[in-house]
Amino acid sequence: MKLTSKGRYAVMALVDLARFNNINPVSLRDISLRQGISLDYLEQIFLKLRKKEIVQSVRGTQGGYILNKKAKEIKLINIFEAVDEKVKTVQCKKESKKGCNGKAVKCLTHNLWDELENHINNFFDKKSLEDLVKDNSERRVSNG
Amino acid sequence: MKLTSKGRYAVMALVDLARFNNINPVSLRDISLRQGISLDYLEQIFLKLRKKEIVQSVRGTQGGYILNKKAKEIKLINIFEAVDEKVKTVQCKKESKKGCNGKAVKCLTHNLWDELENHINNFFDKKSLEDLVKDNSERRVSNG
DNA sequence: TATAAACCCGACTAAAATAGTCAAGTATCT
DNA sequence: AGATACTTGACTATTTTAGTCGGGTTTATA
Repeated sequence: MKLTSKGRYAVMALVDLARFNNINPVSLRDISLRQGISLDYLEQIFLKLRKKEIVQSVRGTQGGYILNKKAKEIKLINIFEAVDEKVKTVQCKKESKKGCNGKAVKCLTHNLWDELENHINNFFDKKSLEDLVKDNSERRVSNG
Repeated sequence: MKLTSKGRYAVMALVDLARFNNINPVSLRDISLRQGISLDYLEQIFLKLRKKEIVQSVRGTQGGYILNKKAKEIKLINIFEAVDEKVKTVQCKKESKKGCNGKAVKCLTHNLWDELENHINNFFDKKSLEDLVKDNSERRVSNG
């Protein structure tokens, strides 16, 4: 059970963006350098973030990206969904009338995995980008 | 972020085993048939479960596996650990004095992933095999 | 108006992980 | 003796991941 780089990078990049989100857009090149993430990969990620209206792009020289909503309103779950980082605990489709593995009944542990999914998504639902930025600046202060 | 089959199968198989865990050992063949899991794969999984002393094996005809502890005492976290289904949210080693990605400081989101890991492991810590067996038999009754 | 910075986008690919399979055992019951 | 069932290591196809690459388009500015 592991978090993929895509999801991690998306969050890292957005925290970075949120911190420098003044009037000027932030270029992916800067984020790439600061966070040590491949520029090409970042572009793929931001394409998705833009399509889900989490960020806005500014083209041309001096261009870059800006947040499209307030940091408070951007939850982790939105970010993960945007980059297709879903929490998947079961193979079987929830919608299907049939049970798991094509059997007539739900597998013995179906409810468990549903619970787990909810448990994790609940965490993602509560955390906002603002929380992360705050947490980070507080830590910086307290660490000297 | 997804749960692998190995972890899922391990839990499914153990719930199955716990339900039929009377005096007689349960053969992997039976579990394989009931749960629709490849016998060869089950053998791999039970090898690990046995090494971690979650189950005990009985060789020969009429052999199989039995639980090595009370269902109440077997937590999900033990099962997952046994089959190497770890929760991994960060690439960076926790032990290293250095920060993430070889940088001098922790990445902006390091604490977040730690929190997430704890959140998930907390769930696994609380659930026991007994809980799952109970939950299942209750559901069967209420569903008719 | 040329140039460079930066976003836009699809296609490709190497490496790793996953989810098994296969083969050749050993132990035990009947 | 034969069947059942655990034991173990090696192998492999498939899928996913984590990118790379190449060619665009847009826009500020010198």
